[in-house]
Amino acid sequence: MVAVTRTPREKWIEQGLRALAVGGPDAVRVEVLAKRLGVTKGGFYGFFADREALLEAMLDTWERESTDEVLDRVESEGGDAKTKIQRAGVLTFSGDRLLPIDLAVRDWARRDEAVAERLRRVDNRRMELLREMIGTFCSDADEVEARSLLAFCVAIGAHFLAADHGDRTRAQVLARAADLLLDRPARRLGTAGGAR
Amino acid sequence: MVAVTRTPREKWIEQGLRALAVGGPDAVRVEVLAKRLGVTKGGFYGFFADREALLEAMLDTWERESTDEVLDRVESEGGDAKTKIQRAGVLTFSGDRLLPIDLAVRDWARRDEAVAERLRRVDNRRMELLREMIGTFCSDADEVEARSLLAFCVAIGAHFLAADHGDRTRAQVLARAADLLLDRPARRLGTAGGAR
DNA sequence: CTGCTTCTATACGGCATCGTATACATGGAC
DNA sequence: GTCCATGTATACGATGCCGTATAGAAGCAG
Repeated sequence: MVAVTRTPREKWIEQGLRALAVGGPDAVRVEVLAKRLGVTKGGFYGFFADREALLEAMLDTWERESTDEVLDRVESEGGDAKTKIQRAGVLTFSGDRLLPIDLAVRDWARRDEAVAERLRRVDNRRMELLREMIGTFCSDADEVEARSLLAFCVAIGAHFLAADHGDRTRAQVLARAADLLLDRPARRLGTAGGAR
Repeated sequence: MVAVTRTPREKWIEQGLRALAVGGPDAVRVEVLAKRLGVTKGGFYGFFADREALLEAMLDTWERESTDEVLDRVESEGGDAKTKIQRAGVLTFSGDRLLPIDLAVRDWARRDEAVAERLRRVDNRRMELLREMIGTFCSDADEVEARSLLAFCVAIGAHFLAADHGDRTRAQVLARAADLLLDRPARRLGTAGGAR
């Protein structure tokens, strides 16, 4: 037993996820990661059979971090439905770490069935939270599902959309959209055109 | 002037877009496209200075096809707001051609500012249509913007989302979501939980 | 100190791809 | 028929990356 692992498995995964976030799976190159870590690829093949194994390990890490860890925190910190949903959104889709990885994985899933399967697991857990929360103020199950899908789509789609909003900021428009989806229909959308 | 161009510029662009749609910009490799076209890369460099020039030309083609051509058809075929929006959606996001290219460009735009700029132009034109159509039944400008963003996000986001919906199909949930966004608020969302 | 384990550096062969150079084919122009 | 333009095939050197092999440093056990 010994030896200070200067570049342990986790470092490779971490750097791999960073590369994935920025340039997609094609940007995850063993020798490039090595250079960024200040070493050569010498040690890499001690931890991973090949590049493919690193990609798997990266996905394992991402899956764990974006479900268990996020959902645990959401539950433990309490609050009402809208608060919890927005906290889940903040934990997952803010910060420079999880968000870009999430987006990269989504694109990746379009061309890799195994990745799509993982994403399905992750997304289903997130949808479950949305349904539960939205179900607290909306009784029509079909509408709960529709609102949940809309909320999820906007959380993702906003980052893939490049449109401007004139005088408004994206954040302002998103806040209004959140009102439409996450406030009680009876109060919020009762009058045509809405009142603010 | 002469010569039957067996593999004209357009063929390279077309095949390039196909590769982009399936595998992202990294999958657009000159020699690979050549093989798919049944030729070698010999003629390629007569049309394009380099690989980069092909990518530019591909984006030019995509930009034109997904704005002018789609919007022309939407306008020329008439209908009410909901119909037009849905037709624009169908023209852009159905079929195997434009949709996967669109999604690939969105991911590409995350890491290439020039691509992001093109996407901004395209998305702004689409948003303009949404605003106009939704404005026909909703008078609050802030709400029009929010509904437009939601509609756009769901059109994109639905393709990046892997969640299931229990007994419902994705199409059913989307239809209900479209009702929420595109029907007059006064009639559609007047009662909590909605009635169907 | 010696030996062992654990990571690291270096060198290698192989493959895919780029962009260039050059010679071959083909079909009108004349 | 000859010439020329336009594509095309082929070959080349350069680069970047993969995965393997092998030897070197570095730290603890004894």
